[in-house]
Amino acid sequence: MRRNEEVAALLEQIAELLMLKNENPYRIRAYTIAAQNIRDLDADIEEIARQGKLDEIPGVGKAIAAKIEEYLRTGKLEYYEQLKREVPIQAVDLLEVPGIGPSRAHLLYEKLGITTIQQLLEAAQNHKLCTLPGFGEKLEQRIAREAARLMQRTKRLLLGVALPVAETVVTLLREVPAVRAIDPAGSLRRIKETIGDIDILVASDRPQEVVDAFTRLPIVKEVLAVGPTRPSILTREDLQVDLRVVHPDEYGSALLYFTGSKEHNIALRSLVQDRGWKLSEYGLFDETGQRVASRTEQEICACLGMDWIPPELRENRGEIQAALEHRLPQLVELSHIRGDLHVHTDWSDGHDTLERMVQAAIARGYEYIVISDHSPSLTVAKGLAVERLREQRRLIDELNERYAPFRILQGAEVNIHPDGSLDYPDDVLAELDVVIVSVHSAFDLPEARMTERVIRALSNPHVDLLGHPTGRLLNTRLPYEIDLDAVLDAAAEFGVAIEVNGQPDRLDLPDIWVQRAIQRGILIACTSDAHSTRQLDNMRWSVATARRGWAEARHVLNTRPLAELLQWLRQHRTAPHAR
DNA sequence: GCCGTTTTCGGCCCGACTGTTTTCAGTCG
Repeated sequence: MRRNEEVAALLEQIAELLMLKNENPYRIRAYTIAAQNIRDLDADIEEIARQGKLDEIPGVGKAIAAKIEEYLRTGKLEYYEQLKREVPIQAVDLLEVPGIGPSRAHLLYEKLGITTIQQLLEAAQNHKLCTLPGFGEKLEQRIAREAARLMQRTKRLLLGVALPVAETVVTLLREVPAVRAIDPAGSLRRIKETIGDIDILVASDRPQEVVDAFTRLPIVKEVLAVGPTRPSILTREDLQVDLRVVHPDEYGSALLYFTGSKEHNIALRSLVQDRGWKLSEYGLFDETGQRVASRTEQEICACLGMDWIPPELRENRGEIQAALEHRLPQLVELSHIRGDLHVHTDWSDGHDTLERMVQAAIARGYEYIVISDHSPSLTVAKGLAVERLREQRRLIDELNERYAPFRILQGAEVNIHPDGSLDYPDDVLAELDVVIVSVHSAFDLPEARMTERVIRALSNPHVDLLGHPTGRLLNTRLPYEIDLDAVLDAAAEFGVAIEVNGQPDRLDLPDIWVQRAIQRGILIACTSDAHSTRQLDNMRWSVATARRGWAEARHVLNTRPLAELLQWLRQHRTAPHAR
């Protein structure tokens, strides 16, 4: 089992504790960077440790290498235990309160013994905070406000909720004459799975007109701030949207800056700095302080001799180096998708009829669709008994005649039992065109058993696709305990494709793992997992997640035309499955 | 704590805002 994640989490905890100690910020950053690099590592950290090559990992020097080595060998790290004795670890929660950083958090627990947000709120309400140096009345009020808001915590927004709101704003504002250019920025533009704030950037030389138009949009429920260039509103859905207006001459540098990620920006500026230049939201400046580029992102990248980096890749996971070497991936696009491989109908828990799903797929320009209703043991979803499955096949045959050349394939989303056996017998699986297997029960098995369970399922030669491999539900349910590296190794061995489920609260397989799957030569299946015609549009989120995992069209099974898909299905089922 | 074809020491991304100050520290994105 890979322990990279475990080590990364440990280093991150150390970074947080050091923050509370108000340590040297660069030392803290060193731990954060080391953690990130270890998390993104392809290789197994234990293997690297065995070879004595820990300090060859970027961001890992002698000191951190020794700590990792100790931890892997003994399962404990004395330095970390020591830190925990010195600093109350619960107090890291305080860092989540806007307005409280390392220094103030340190002061709060040191002077007032505050370690929780609840205590913080009470202290603020009792005017204890303004007794501290550097704290005044306004800060106390702000902290009270923010702490109260955090107590009834608003979860991070799902991409599938935030992006449509942002796009509405963009569409409406684009009509305003003073708006020269407009884009969503931040994690939204990077199409991250969850979004903190909705940030939108506008280029205009008449900012006041833009601000006026923005604060008067029909979707506005409340205007929160009306700065000359930074207004903020609350929509009717209670989502906060922040707008920034910049001069058109600085739009490119501002967009680059406001898109982030923070790690990407730091790495990029570091590179620029190495050349004696400077990069900020106002532009790219040479050694004499002369601005050499700022109007567009492309212009700035060109000045740096690098290719323009799609926002989805801007996470400082090697994209800057790739852009410099002109070897960025040609990312898959929604328009490459030829069909949907995972769709439900009202035969099980879908809302629309099979025929309506077919019509909706045709309306989206697809060549094919895989009907994949649930298997019998998922009774809550009206899973199909074998007889019903065969009945459905007759309907599909009939519809295939009527809608040719569009092709309906019969699949099923087959439950993986806790022991790894499947919910239909092999002869029934053999009748299906596409077999997706998924875990829908016994989520709490220990990691070893869960891993074994899924791998056993994949070893069945009828299985084509593994559905939502981690089982996570964003904001609701953690991924189940599973050794995904071992699962991906098995998928590669058995030639099984892996789903990137496009339901906005799944996005499963997650982006980082998409990249790892591709590196193993595994095919990705972008799917909507639609339970209604409208949800066929979930494909967009699936493709977005695949893009964040560096997927190109050739890595995605359903960018293939029907004939090639059928060929893959045939060939892969007859491939040897000895194990 | 990491890092290095001008460096093994002295840097480490950049600019703005806020509030508490009276020139700046802390925080944020």
